[in-house]
Amino acid sequence: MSKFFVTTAIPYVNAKPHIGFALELVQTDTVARWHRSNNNEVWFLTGTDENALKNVQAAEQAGQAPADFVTDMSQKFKQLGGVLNISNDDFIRTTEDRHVRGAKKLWSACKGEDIYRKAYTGQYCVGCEQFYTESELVNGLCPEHKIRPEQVSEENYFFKLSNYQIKLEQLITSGELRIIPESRKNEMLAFIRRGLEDFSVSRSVERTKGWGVGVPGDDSQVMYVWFDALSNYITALDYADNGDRYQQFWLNNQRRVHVIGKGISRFHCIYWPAMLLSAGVPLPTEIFIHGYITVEGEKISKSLGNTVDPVELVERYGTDPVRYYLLREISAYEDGDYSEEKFLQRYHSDLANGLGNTLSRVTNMIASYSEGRVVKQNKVELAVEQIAKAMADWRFDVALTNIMAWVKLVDGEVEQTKPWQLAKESQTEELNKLLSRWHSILLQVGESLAPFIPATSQKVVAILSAEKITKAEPLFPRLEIKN
RNA sequence: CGCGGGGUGGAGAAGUGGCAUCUCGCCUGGCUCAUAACCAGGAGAUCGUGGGUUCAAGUCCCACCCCCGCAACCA
Repeated sequence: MSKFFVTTAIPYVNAKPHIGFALELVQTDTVARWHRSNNNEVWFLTGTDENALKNVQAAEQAGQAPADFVTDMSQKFKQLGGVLNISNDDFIRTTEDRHVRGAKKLWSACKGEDIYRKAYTGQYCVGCEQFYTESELVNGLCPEHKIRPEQVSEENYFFKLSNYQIKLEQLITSGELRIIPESRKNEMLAFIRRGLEDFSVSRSVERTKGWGVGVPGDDSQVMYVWFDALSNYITALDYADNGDRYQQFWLNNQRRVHVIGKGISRFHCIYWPAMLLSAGVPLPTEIFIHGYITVEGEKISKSLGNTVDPVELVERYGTDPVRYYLLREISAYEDGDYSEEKFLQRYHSDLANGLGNTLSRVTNMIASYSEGRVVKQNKVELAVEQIAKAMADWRFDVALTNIMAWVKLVDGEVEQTKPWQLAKESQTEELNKLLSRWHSILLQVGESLAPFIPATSQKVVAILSAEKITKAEPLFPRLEIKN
């Protein structure tokens, strides 16, 4: 029995979750369930990043104290997990004590020479209360407030990323730190080879209004939010106290896996491993990077107002259809698109007319031609190794295509063998043989779907395992197409 | 000379050297067990453009055109 530790990124909670994070949750959940069903000991972690300065700003706008604000928002992310039937074992909030202590421990564990003080000078917009890089400015003006930012200088701590350039390149090239897909790996290597600059890892207490994790031994500074946020992956395992879980799932484990979105790959593939190297802590072994979801072909943005609320989506269509869409329609390696039209198409062709209808027709035939009983035959051998291969490659879409092909197989065979005629002609033996065969295939379809659409999987298995099989009610009723 | 991704039948996608695949739509036929579902056949693609390598290229190489992201302290 091998172990498998898997995490999602922890989103910052300045707004309620959108469909992009739902994708990440569902993908990670599917991988976690897949490994559990293969008898691995799995620990699946998700949570929320609550120390960002942006949260303080969002709280002010909402007229709430930061602590209350992040608690409310964090709740929304937790609820999303419930709504999507996510099987996480733990949920960490970076305002928790175990995290704060762990983040400080990690900071202190870093080599002394790697964290140093330096004056940081940047373009600071008073309106936004944040620094901008030259490239972010539009004609030298803040893109938000259209005013010229002030040149501000303050002392911060910096992390000596340049110390780890060669080591990081070697780790990624050798595959010791595996980055999936290949294209992202190349992107990271190209970035490293261009030369790594040190980055600041703290902010002044004044600017953050005291929000955040304090820098050990320096009351005037709090940690830069990324330094603290990244450490959640080990602080949740009780790194602070060197707990059992940390020993079991981080130190003595071959699979330490992060699932993230493409926008934050640099932090996870470069900053985070460098921090761990400095602190003498083992690195993650794999980082899987998914793409972004566009909506009707457009980038999701609040100003466009095209955000899709995953909770609403589930309320309208149900958990499993949403999970199915995210896993089947969105290519795991690249950007994918969500649109109502595509959703309905996928729903009808694969779930209603495919799986649901086929289950109805087969169960109905078993009920009416053989009184609900299936003469047990040998299990039909299906090519399950293709699914295993797809899952090893993180190709959820391919895995599901393979499973759904079995449903099509049954439909084709029913058509060809015309069981309703066999029934009229009382060819019971032939009929029973066929019914048993289809029963076996659909049962395996049901079982195979467990990591992807768990509730549906359970239903299918239950229906087919009944003492006396009755005609299945539509699993996925056809939906009104509204125009 | 910044980096990366993409350009495949009407639409959306799969496909990294060997008869161009799937879903939707369209046409014709079949079936009646099933959720107006299912099955078979068909029309429809110069696989962005131009070169090259090869017995063989959507797939490898070169050049170019178009679209989309990213460009360090920002999910």
